[in-house]
Amino acid sequence: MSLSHAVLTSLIEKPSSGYDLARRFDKSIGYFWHATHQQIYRELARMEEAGWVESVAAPDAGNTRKRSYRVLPAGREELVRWAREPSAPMDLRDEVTVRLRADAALGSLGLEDELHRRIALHQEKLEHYHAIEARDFPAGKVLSRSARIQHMILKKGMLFEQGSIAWTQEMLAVLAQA
Amino acid sequence: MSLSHAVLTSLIEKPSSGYDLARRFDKSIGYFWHATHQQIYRELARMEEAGWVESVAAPDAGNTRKRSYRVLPAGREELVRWAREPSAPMDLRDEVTVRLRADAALGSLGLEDELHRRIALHQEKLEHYHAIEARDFPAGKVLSRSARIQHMILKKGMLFEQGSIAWTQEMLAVLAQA
DNA sequence: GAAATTTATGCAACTGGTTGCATAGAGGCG
DNA sequence: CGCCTCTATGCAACCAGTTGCATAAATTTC
Repeated sequence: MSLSHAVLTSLIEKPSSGYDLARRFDKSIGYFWHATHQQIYRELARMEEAGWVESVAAPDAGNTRKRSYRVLPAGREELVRWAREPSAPMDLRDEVTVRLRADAALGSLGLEDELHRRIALHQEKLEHYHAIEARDFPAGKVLSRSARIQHMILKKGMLFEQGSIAWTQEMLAVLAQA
Repeated sequence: MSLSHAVLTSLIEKPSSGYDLARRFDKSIGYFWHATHQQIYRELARMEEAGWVESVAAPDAGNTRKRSYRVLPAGREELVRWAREPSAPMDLRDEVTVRLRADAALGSLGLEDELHRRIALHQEKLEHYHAIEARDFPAGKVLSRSARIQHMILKKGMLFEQGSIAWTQEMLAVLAQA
């Protein structure tokens, strides 16, 4: 929901083509908000229609159809308006909890492998976040307001991964009990 | 995604009508996996079609259309099959992170009130979870395997709310810096 | 120079989730 | 009795997200 505003934010940070946006959504932002290229092209078309963004043939387009998008004043106003709106906290919809509930109801299904796999995935992400932190927010460096906020957003991801690892290990201990 | 299996799990725990399921999804389970009555009725119809569940006029139906659903062997087998499948970890798609990113890009938008509101919501949920814990998993009581798993699932919610409160407070401190 | 891969955009179909509305019996209230 | 609320189910329309496919130029590889 409101993918358009996530795209808008990303575009304000840096004017880009749809393709570049899709790649950025696969990296930094996308760790928190995934979107396919299809969704992004659709949103860009809608926002251009609405006058929130405009596009020009990209400077490095050559003979391709590549277009560069940037945010117009109406888009900026819309983003401000939206950002001040109250919003619902995220939900905890994780499939593995339902699987564990099924295990509790049906008897031991052997979900240990899956939990170990999860731990490895969380650890991988955590290391990736640590690498980003070391690169963009090194200890001791004075950071701008914007950078401090970005750093906190990254920390949220790190806290989540750490918490998931600890919880999953405790869950494994429970499953290991006779 | 795979709401059907969440419903199936809930039905194995206790055969119910669509209405009762919808209410349960508004309580215990629903804190982790929300669903509207529409979704639930649709899933029940599909699963009956597929032979995973069967329904009979509910014992307390009187002259109403109320029907009670229970899981058939095919549904139980399907649930076992599904529970053993690997699955993707949840994503962190929280609107407030995007709003904060917009604040970082656009300048101070005054999101403090929203963050305070969030903290209050998290605290409310946390207290609710604590109440459930005190009622269902009192300290010192010997718990069945199933109860220990349910307890861990509840703890996941508690950890998440605690983490969110701590993080949001730290975020407020960052926003308060000149 | 032909073939494969990467960059870049887009259509069409499908699936899942949400919203608004409709129906209808049960039980309480004045 | 007429009205209201709660229980209980469901249709229809819509919106968001996903998947598969198609196109086409640029770049890399053999």
